[in-house]
Amino acid sequence: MSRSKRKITINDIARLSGVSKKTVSRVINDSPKVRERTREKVMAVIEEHGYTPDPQARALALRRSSLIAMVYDNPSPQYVVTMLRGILDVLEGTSFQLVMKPVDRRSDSYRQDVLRFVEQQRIFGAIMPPSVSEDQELIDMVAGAGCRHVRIASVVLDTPENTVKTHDSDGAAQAARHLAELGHRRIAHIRGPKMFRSSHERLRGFKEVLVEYGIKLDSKLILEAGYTFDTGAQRATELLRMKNPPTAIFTGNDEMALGVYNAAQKAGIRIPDDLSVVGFDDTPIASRIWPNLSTVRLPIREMGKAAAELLIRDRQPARSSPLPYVSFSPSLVVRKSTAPPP
Amino acid sequence: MSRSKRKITINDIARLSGVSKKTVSRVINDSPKVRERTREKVMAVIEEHGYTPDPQARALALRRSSLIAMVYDNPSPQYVVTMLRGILDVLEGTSFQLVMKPVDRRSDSYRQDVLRFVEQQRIFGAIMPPSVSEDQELIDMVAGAGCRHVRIASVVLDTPENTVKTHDSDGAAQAARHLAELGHRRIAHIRGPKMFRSSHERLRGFKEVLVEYGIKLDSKLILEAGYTFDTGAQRATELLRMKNPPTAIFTGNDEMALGVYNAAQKAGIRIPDDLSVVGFDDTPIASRIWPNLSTVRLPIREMGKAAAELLIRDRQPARSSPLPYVSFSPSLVVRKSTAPPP
DNA sequence: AGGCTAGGGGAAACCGGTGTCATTTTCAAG
DNA sequence: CTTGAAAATGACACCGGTTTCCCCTAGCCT
Repeated sequence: MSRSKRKITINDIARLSGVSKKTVSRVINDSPKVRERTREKVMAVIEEHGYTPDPQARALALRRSSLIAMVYDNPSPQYVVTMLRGILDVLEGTSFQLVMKPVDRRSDSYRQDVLRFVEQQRIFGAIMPPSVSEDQELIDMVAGAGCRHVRIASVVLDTPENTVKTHDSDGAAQAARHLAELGHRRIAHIRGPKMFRSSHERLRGFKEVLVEYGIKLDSKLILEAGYTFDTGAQRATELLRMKNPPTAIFTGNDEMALGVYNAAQKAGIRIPDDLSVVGFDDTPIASRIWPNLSTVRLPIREMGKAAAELLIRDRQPARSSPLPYVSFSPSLVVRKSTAPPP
Repeated sequence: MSRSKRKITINDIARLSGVSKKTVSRVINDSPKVRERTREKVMAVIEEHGYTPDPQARALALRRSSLIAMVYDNPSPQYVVTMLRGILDVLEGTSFQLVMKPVDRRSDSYRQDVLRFVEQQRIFGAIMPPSVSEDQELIDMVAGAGCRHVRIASVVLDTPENTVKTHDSDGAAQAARHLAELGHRRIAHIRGPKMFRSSHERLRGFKEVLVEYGIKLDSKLILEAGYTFDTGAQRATELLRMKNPPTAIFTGNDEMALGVYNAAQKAGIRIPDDLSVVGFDDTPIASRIWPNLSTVRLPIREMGKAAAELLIRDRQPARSSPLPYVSFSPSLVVRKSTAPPP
């Protein structure tokens, strides 16, 4: 193979196949108005020389780059990397590339910052996992800049389009149902911060199951924490000190479940013998810690795939699958942290 | 602020400040051959309209994009995300963007794949953490394509340039010394796979300390595992079943240390009372698990920063700091998994 | 005062694609 | 064999920068 120093361009292809560069352009863009004979002739030359159009030049002409941005605000590293894999599963082989844009929603300039970024780089599309996906104002700004977007969200947001939904309430319901089936009746829930939609959804699913099993809701058993280890441990300590403590705790994420482990350890309470625990997320720690944590797993990689396909669907030559999914269900992973109540 | 629909270009600036576009180009590129008076005039117009040059156009003209790639093969998500933060700390405010390129070194087409990617996208520079950084052939290919690179590595590699070094052996030495100081004399080491340079470095630091404390090397106490939870647990089980088991185990990473926890748990051996454990990496799990794991922490974010600065140093207007660092030392984090031998 | 040198500045081409619109080809109908 | 309209193709400008090369001007020397 002759790897000459200069990259081969559309002009070379045009010259070599005896057509104008515009026709070559039509061929590589699958324009319908090219005669079959011509197309084949041009394609042959393209194949022969392994030509691929220059993304930069194309970006300039189209006033739109082939960059896809992942805009996120501090989800767990596991989440970020897994979703990234899913996205790249789809982008692989296309000319799209993934650029990372971590943001801090607490900063008040963050929307401006994202907007500048998107305009400056002429980003093709943005993928936004929670909690960025919940910022409707940002979404509007980004869309206004002519940048596509797909949101990952646990609920239907203000505008239902461009969203990959995760049925968080269902996941929570599976967790709660598992505990109820084991015979637990005093089940506590340590929920995440009210500012995250996911925490509402998970709480909702939890409550539904209580109703389903005719368990009376005890508001003292539903505490709010910050989705962190420390706050989780704190709330757990409070729960375990109650005169009539719960026999099971379902937490809004794994991080807080580990806090529960910690509190239980300190209080000399054994898991699962004295206390059952279920988390949410299936982080790697869940299967490393002892006893292995039962938890709810989200198909994050699949969600990333779906998001990417949604984003590029009408740009790239239609892929085989007809993009059937927009909604994903979590699954309960039962491990060793749950048992019948003592 | 007047956000007109059309973006302002170099032509607008040239017209408005009464000079040619080439002169504007000179100004934005800090060319020395512009009279001070002219520069100020042009800068004023640029400021007034908040003009920034279009990255795509510039990329086309320069035949070099402003994309920095992170090429990695499956380090821990924590590692990836933390390094990414460090890199973006530096890239923030520049026109550089970070694109992700996960690879699989076991695939035999992976070098070709990376090369195509780098050529196609005209990547400005690549940052390669271990173990990709250890693939000299890939490095050569990438460099040959006119793409800069910086490697993150635990040792001096074949070519010492463009490398951010981490003193892994020193970290291991700190860990071993801590155990020796506590009085341990039968100290085992579960090392990582021989194919990773880091595992050699860590072993080396470990051995140095044994010599330092006059502890005779017992080859049965040095086992190789796969840097994974399962293999770590396996080796630990073997160690604990010895007729004269070690009183302390230093593992090549945290993941394997968790395996040790698991094995100890199953064998009814208490940490740290019966067995001390030290890991390497300071993953989030280390401070979540019970008892908290003593481990060695790498300044990953700082390393990411250094790598990025190294990469773009002579392109961007010199930043304040004179890039003093190329080598980083880990630090031992003492937690609850270590105690004097029983 | 005239001539020389060097640096500031500009016109035009170029990077590698796409859009517009005119022109040529093709082919069915007359 | 025309004719005409639709289909296919091409010429050329343009996207927004940089590079090449040449000209102009100012300052210095003789």
